[in-house]
Amino acid sequence: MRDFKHSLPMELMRAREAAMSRFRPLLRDHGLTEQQWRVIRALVDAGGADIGELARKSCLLAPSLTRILQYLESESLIKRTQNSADNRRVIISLTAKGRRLFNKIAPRLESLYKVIEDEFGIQRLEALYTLLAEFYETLEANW
Amino acid sequence: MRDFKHSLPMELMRAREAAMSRFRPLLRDHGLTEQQWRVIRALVDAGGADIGELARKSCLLAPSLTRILQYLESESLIKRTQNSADNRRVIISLTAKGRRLFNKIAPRLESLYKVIEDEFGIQRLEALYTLLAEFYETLEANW
DNA sequence: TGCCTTTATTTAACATGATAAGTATTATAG
DNA sequence: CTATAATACTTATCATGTTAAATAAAGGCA
Repeated sequence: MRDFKHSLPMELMRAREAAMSRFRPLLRDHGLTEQQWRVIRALVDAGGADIGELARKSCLLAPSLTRILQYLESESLIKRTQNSADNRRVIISLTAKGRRLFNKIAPRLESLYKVIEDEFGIQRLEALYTLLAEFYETLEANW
Repeated sequence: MRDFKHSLPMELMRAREAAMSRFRPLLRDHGLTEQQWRVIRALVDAGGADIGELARKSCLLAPSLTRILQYLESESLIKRTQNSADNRRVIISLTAKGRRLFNKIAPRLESLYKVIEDEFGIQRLEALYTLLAEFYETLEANW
């Protein structure tokens, strides 16, 4: 059997954790978990989305997203709008407070990201992005 | 700001999930979560380890590992031995039952892994491994 | 020896991950 | 139309992730 070290899911996880451990403290200082941040960022990107779309964009399972949205709404960071055409759907969007929080955090995260870019090199980082995207596409396509 | 799609932690997560979604059903059929499997696999690799070592090898935080070991012990898949030289340390090792379970699952997981190898190509997979390891090393070193 | 610090592990508390089941609404076949 | 299936979310349950604090044993030092 392959060496235990040579386990792809583990390597992906370790790399991710190495990066997240640099971002997480900043988010925590603003009272956010990484998942809550993913939702906020997806909403900035989409400018309003139903929950299914939001789940895909933020890579969260629907039950997790349900709980996260309950919290974010209780903090007045997001708001819900009923879709008149389909009453099953709920449209989520950021409040002004949510947008302000995003604007406060985003540039600082970007700075941390640039440090990683400098350390690892943009070329190699791009190569990594490409391989990851190809890997994902390959596995999704053949499934 | 960078496109939301271009978030490294997200890409790492998506790639990992694409792979895990192929392995998870098999583990589930044998009543194991992926984390429980990581512990068992780390024990096969190490042949007995204290909890700190096990946490590093299986990429689990100590509190998670504590709970997982309680479950695995209740299922008689692992056993604890006190370290006489240091009574704080507990040595964990697989039981015969644990080893049998590993031997049953490992080859089937290996088959699933080979499918991915064929789909994505060994060269590209090796390139991905290399980049991931370098990325991890770079970020750990400069921290 | 007695006190203090460090190390190994567990416990606690809250958030999320994963699967299955429930609820409400919309689409569709007959 | 109406029974039925599909869709969009939510709830429930159990396992893990994350951080802080507690516990207990080992080490270092006056």
